Amino acid sequence: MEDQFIKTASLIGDPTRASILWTLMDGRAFTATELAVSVNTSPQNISMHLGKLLDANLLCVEKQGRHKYYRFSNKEVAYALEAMASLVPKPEILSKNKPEKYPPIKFCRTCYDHLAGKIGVALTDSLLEQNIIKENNNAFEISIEGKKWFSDFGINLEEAQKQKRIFLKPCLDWSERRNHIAGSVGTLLFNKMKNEDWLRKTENSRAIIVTAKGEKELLKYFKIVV
Amino acid sequence: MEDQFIKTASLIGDPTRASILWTLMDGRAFTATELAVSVNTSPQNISMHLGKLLDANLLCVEKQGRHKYYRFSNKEVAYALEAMASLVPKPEILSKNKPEKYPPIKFCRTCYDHLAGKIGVALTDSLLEQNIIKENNNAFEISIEGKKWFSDFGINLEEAQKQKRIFLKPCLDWSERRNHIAGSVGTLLFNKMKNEDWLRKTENSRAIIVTAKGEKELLKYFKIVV
DNA sequence: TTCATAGTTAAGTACAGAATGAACTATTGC
DNA sequence: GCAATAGTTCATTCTGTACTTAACTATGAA
Repeated sequence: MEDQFIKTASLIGDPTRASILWTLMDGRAFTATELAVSVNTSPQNISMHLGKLLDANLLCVEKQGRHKYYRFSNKEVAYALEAMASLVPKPEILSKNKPEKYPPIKFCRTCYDHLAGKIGVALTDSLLEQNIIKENNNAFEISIEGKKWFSDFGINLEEAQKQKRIFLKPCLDWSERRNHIAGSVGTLLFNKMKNEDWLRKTENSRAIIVTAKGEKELLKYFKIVV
Repeated sequence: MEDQFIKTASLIGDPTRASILWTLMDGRAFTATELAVSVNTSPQNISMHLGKLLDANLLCVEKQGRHKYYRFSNKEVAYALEAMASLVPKPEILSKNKPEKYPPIKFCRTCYDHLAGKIGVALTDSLLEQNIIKENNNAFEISIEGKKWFSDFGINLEEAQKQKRIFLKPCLDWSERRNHIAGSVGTLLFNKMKNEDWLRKTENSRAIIVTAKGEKELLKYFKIVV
């Protein structure tokens, strides 16, 4: 087991591969060329690295025409990378000239396609407190009041329920070590907030920006102080 | 953030350092020389690597006379490494000639000084089911029946309660993604089982072996089928 | 058919950074 | 005091493996 662990660690530990994995951390699938651009290296080199990541079963591929889409082969990969990201030394320790707060990714970020980080957990807490959702042996369900709330909020639950993907489930947050909402409900909430310009995605990062409008609305709807 | 992540990943990814971290994963503190032996390299080299791990705040040191004891600086490190270990390709995939089961570390292992893995979680479930312990917003407490049970089982809770360390708390298991018992109660349970020869520690690994006796007793006391 | 784009494979090179060797400080024990 | 052990520092060497150059296959569009 030890040498297997070491192999996996070195696999992830190469700068170029770590950068590939970082890029893939927002849950989307990328083509080899896109990754080459994102990571700033040659196609041959990317091909070599992707091959190694595939061999170790960290990534999987889907062929579409002449494109190949790479993504994580399972969620454990994303979890492990998040856990590693949480080890990044905090800016305070790193350099005393830049007394920054927590890195933004820890504060507010996406986990695949739903909100994670502090905001994700606070949102979930608020929904639980307002009895919009209920927890029941490690599963979430929407209450009767909750159904009304979602439709008032402008989210069509019936539509979501028809989808094949999981409707609603708890997802463990790495930095907060607390549950937050995943599944299509999680995605719908996130998309709604994005469309209403409460939140904005940043380029090439999983960090999310809370707009001035978002700050107000999050306080109003969820009593979240940003 | 990305380059910070990459730095951390490369830090962990070096074979020698990965081996150091692996050794430290059972939660004990090791001296530099012990680590040099365990990792099979020179004292100078270990010193260099330990220095880097200290700089990144993954490890911390305690000086005791002319010895220096190294250990993880926080539990996030252990969590991240466990999460990485869970990415190790399963033997079935790795080689078709050795159709082994899960690596033993995932099955039964220690997390710092208490039981983790499948057994750790099953044990906790059983204690909850038997109303020996109760869960209350992410905290465990011992019931009145539970107090009797522990004393029957041969564990002196009063003694443990006097200690400075945390008495009882849930600890999240990486492979199972479920809570299990930590704190001094967790340690006492583990030590008791070790002393009664239900379980045995393996050399240089965090894996735990369940003895034939252990198999019987775990079934009897906790209805755990090994 | 031909050109362009997407991606792979193979051989050779380059270099970051790990390991080594030698000389050092610090603490313990006799 | 001195010897032995624990650990560090720095200059030098060495080596694994990432990256490059070049030639290749596969798919799609004109």
